[in-house]
Amino acid sequence: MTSTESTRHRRRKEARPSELAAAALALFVEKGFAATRLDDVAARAGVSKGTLYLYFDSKEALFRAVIEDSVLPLIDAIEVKVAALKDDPVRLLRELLMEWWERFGSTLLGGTCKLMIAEAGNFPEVAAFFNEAVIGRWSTVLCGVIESGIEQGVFRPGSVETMRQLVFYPLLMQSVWQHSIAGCVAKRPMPENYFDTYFDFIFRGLLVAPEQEIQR
Amino acid sequence: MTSTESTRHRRRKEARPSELAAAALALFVEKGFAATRLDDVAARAGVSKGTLYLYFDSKEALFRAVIEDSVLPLIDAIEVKVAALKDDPVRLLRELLMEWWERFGSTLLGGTCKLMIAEAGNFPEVAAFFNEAVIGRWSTVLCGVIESGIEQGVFRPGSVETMRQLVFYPLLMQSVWQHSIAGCVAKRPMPENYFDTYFDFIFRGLLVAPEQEIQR
DNA sequence: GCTAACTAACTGACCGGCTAGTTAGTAAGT
DNA sequence: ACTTACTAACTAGCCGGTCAGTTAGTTAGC
Repeated sequence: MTSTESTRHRRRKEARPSELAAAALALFVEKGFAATRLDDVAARAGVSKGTLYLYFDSKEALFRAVIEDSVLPLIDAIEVKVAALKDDPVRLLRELLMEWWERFGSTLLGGTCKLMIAEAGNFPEVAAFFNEAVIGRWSTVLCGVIESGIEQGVFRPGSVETMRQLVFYPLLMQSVWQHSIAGCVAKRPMPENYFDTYFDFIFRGLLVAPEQEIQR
Repeated sequence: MTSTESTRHRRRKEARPSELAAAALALFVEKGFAATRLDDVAARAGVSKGTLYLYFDSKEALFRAVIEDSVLPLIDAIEVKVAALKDDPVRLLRELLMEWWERFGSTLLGGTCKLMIAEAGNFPEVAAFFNEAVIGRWSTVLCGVIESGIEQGVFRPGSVETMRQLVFYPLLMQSVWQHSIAGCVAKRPMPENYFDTYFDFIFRGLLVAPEQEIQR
């Protein structure tokens, strides 16, 4: 037995579920739910399809597990961060959005958004769960920051929900894009100063007095 | 033969392809490519699956046809409009975005974006075509308007491509959203004054002198 | 320490259902 | 009557899910 297949045939009950989930995440994101074969998932995790069924009841259960436990820890981490920086909405919003991008949007996890968008029609219950447990919590965080900015007189008053979308959707769309069509065409990378332009733009929309806040 | 099936068994060579394409569009948008059965497409168009194969060579050919000829006419129409309003970038951009929303984003056609996002990985050539023939042309139109605004000294200078994304992605994401997760949850409708907030926000990001332009 | 009896993680051949694609036949229109 | 749009029954093969059997690892007895 060579070293490269040292894990094959080995009994490793602890590691299997997460390895299978990781393999499934990658393939679901790449191909979508229906087009992903469980044989391929198992093969990518270095086991047989039978083993997969020792840990997951069905393809749909695997899907749920992938969505649930790949994403939830991230949301937990972000909610913690908010508590730390309460008084400075501008800086908090900026750091929150950058953190979302770095830890979620720009990684494989961003693909889960594309995946849910694509499969919501076929898995309404999973979509509802995702909507509540991920999107809802993240939206609440963002809205909270925006609202506190308004209350402090730093942001202009207005529909908080709409402002949340205007602030977040460019980033979300960027992530979704990277995980779909961007892979099929000669891609121009994100412009060097994308985030400068992005933050400049949204803070002009948000701030009461953009000129004095923005340049520092 | 009842009146409701009067078209059944009737020979209507002219009408079939577009009826089949319309049926396919609706089902593809709802279920995705892989999960849509051709029997269902044919049934929805009031014919049998065999008839479908008289007009389309394969499921993938049907997919291509749906994407291609449901979307291209719209882009044509929009490109014409731009020529008419050249001198007023603010009004032109506003009307362009509203028109995109009314004729595309808020209709079934908006679902094609979600569909392409979902299936790009499985149909790279179709995605490349869509990217060039639809996204590319539409982006060029938007970038042209923004650029002319900058040249006229009305919009602030900056990365045109990034500005295009910041302006358009909220609307695009809204459309994608409506065609996926929104259908699975108790949906709050779009806020009454969504577009007021939206235009206010993006023009603050774009304009050199927002205060004097915006209120009229 | 060595082996034998035991446990359970893992395998892969198999089955059944489902659906893309085919074709022999039917009937509408002329 | 002849053409051809259309139908419906069919086939082929793929894939989710199963299970009888295999083998890695563990414990007990000597």
